[in-house]
Parts: sequence; structure tokens; C-alpha cells
Amino acid sequence: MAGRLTTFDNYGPLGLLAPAELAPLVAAPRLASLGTEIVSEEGPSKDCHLLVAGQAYRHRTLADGRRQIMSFNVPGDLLDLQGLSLDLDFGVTALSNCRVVAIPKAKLQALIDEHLTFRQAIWRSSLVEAAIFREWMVGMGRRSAQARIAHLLCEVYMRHRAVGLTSGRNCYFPVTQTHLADALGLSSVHTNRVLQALRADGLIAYRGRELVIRDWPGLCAAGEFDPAYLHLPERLAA
Amino acid sequence: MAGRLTTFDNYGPLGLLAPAELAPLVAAPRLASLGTEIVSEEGPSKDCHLLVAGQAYRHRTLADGRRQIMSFNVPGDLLDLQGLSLDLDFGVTALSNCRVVAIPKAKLQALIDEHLTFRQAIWRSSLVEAAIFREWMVGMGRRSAQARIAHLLCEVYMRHRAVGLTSGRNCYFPVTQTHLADALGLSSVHTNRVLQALRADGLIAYRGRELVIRDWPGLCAAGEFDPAYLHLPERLAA
DNA sequence: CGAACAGTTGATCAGGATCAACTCGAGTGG
DNA sequence: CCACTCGAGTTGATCCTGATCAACTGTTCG
Repeated sequence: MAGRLTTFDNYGPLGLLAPAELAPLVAAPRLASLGTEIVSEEGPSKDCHLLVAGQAYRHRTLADGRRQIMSFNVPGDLLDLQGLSLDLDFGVTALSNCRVVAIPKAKLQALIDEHLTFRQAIWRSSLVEAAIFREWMVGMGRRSAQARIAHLLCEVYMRHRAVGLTSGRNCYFPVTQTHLADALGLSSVHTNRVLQALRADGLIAYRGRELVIRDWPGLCAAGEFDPAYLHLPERLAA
Repeated sequence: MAGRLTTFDNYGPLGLLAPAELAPLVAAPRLASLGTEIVSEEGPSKDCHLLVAGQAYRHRTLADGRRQIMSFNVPGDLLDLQGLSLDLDFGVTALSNCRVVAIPKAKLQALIDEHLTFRQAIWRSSLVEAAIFREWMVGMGRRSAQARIAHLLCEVYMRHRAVGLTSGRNCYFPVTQTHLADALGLSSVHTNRVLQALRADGLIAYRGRELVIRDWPGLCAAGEFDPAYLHLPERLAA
């Protein structure tokens, strides 16, 4: 059960390609099991990586072991698009068993150059990604631990919902409290206590891997969460 | 003297265009004086804005007045490229007197669609911008106040140097301590004390607007600064 | 001359870090 | 089948970085 693999594949912007073009690209997805590095923090790679199923996170580890998690990723995310033009400054690790498509950089570049709608989709998604980074900066710079955690859970829930991975107010988000702490700039001990408080306040139920939002308006309020920055389509914006 | 205007214009990626094409675009730069909003945090705009001379910062203000600064900008920066495709989630304010070129969105979009090298330059610069955001996240999440401040000063110095705005180890960076605090997630009082410590350690001299780096290796060490994430051309990377 | 703002200083407070121990499964190997 | 280990979560005690509050200085500018 641990690290179960989400059933359906999501191709994100690549999904805009004609099936005949998409099929050979995604023909042989690689499996990455829970905890393995999908993209190394070190050396360069010949490919870019599309997460097709499962969950992952981007991170950077400092010399003495401190770690900063920079994003949690869902199916459809291009994990290392930066690698197409620049050296990477982060690694990507699987949060669950994942299905990953490796796309040769030259091939991806060609697709971008040739397909306007694809290019626009990629462009847009990287703008949204930057907006999420800014939102995280606001959180780490100016929000309390409780607001940060609540905000992150709201964000995760909305992003999962946007790719069809929620059922009701539940979603599968298999992080440890240490992952949350490293994403939010907190210690794992404090993260634990704040989560308990959120549970005690009836906002969430969250044990292990399944996030259950018990009081969505309450959680949004606690996190000062406004989903505008995610730039989701109208239909998903609440 | 206050808010002096940097002498030379820098067109950043736009500089790649043929002079005949560039000239009409930048023919009538607008002046934005110190402290005025160049791009509003509220309503949408019909233009995108290129900072051509002077300095500015992007920021977001929360309901109760807390503020997060998201970037400091130098000449050549496109301040609100995001506005081309998405609603903005931040405002931009002038740190000094500025010269700003407003480019109609449709015009900018056309340039991007038609000029490959220009498009690549824009693309690259937005990847670098995202890398800088991530670096700030690492700082706010996992670095001490002293390291954060040292790191930011290193970054500012390097970026200024990359656009030719330094002389030796000096650069003009007219922020208040409150600006620094709001960029780094600190209080202005604490920022003041840490700056004093950096001065006392002989790493910097910084009074008012002129940043002087007295001990570059020392400052880099204090900030755990590695300029790789700025992706500067070889020649400027140290 | 006075207002307004940036910087500075001291005193106190608090949010969250750190250290350490303990519980509770889930695997794993004997 | 059970002892063992290992990772995650939990709890308590204590510490400390950095926040907050408040006063005061100095400068600029109207």
C-alpha cells in the first residue's frame, strides 16, 4: 500500500499535442519508487522529466543538511523545465511511486519551437509556478506557522483538485511532517504541534497520508488563503 | 540628490531587437519618481513595463499592512511580464527616480511570437527570475538573519555589476532598512542590529544609499553565497 | 521651525527551535 | 513467530533568535 501509484496518467501541457505525436513520447514511462531521486541535485541530464502519475517534490539540500523544499508536484508537472536552458539548482524526489516520462531536451525544444499552443501552455504554467513561489515567499516571510501550514494545505488541495485527484474534501498527500517543515521553514516538532492544533480546531483530519479537510472556509481563513494566485480555470476556483 | 537617476539606459532582452525596431518602442519613456507605484497592485493594465533606468521593487501588501518584497529590480528588467498572460499578484514601486517604458501588451506579444532570439532571452530571464525566487525561499526558510542579509547584499551587488552599475566594490542601492526587512522576513529593528554587526565585522560599509563591500569573500561566506543560481555569463561569475 | 521619516538603542516578550525521551506501527531477519 | 530495527509521530522542558514596544537622535524638506 505504501506509495501507491495514482491510477490515471496526466500529461499536462503535453496533453495538447496530437495523440499521434504524444504517444511515442510517453510510450515508455519510467517508474520511480517512493523516495528515489527522479532528478539529481548534482550532475546535468540529457532529458527533461514529466511527472505522469504519482507525487514528487523539488528540494535543495545545504552543506550541513538543512533542506528546503521548493514545491510539491502533481501529475502533469514538468519537473525540470529549467534544465532545458540552464543548469538545475534543485533535485526532485518521489513522494510516492511515480510514473515519469523522460523527454530528450532536443525533442522538447523542438516541440516548443514548433507548436504555438504547446509553447503558450508551457509559458503559462511557468508563470503560475513563479506565482506560487512568490506566494510561498509571502508565507515564509510574513505569516505565522499556523497560517503557513493551513495555507499550504489549501494550496495542495486545490492543485490536486485541479488535476482530478480529490474525492470530496479528501486528497492523498503522502508527506511526513518533516517534509512539511522543510517546505515551510519550520522545525518538525513545531509542525507537529501546529497540526495538532488544526485538528483540535476541527479544520482538518490528517493522519499519515490522507488529508481530509473538515472545514474548508475555516482552513482558508486560518491560512489567509486566496486561490487567485493559482490562476485556475473559473470552474475550479472555489 | 535623493533618488538620483542612473545615467545609462539598459534595455535588457529588448536590446536584442534591431535598433530600428527598438527605437519607436522606447521613444517616450515615462518618469516615475522615488516612491511612486510603477505598476499597481490592484487593477489590470494595458501595458507591460520595462525598467530602463533606476531601481524598483516588487511587493505584495497583506490586509493588515504586513508587506513582502519579492524582488529588487535593475535596469533591463521587465517588471510585470506576468501581466501579459495572467493577472498580477504584486505591485511595483520605484526605489529611486526611474525611467520606464510602457509596452502595449499586444505589441510585446507580437515581438515574442516573431523574434526567436528575443523570445529565448525573455524565456531565459524568467527562468533566472524563478531561480532567484527559489534562492530567497531557501534563505527565508533555512538561513539565519545574518546569512539572509549578507546573501541579499551579495546578490544585489552581483546583479548590479552584471548591468554595469557598480564601481569597484561599491554600488548604489537606495533601500531603507525597512525595505530589507520586508524582503527578508525580518523586523526592521533586527535588520538594523544585524547590519551593525556586519559593519563591525568589517564586511560592509553601508550608510543610507551606498553599499560598499569591504570584504567580499567574507560577505559571501557569511551569506553562504554561491552565484551559480544567477546564471550570469562566465565573465561576470566572480 | 516643525513634521516626517530613517536610523538607533534598550528592555522585554514570544514564537518557534532545540534537545531528549518515549510510543507506535510496519517491516525484516532469525 | 517473535525480537529487532527503523522511521514517523508525539510529548515535555528549556533555550534563543528575532519580534515587539517605546523612546530618542539626526536629517531632510517644506
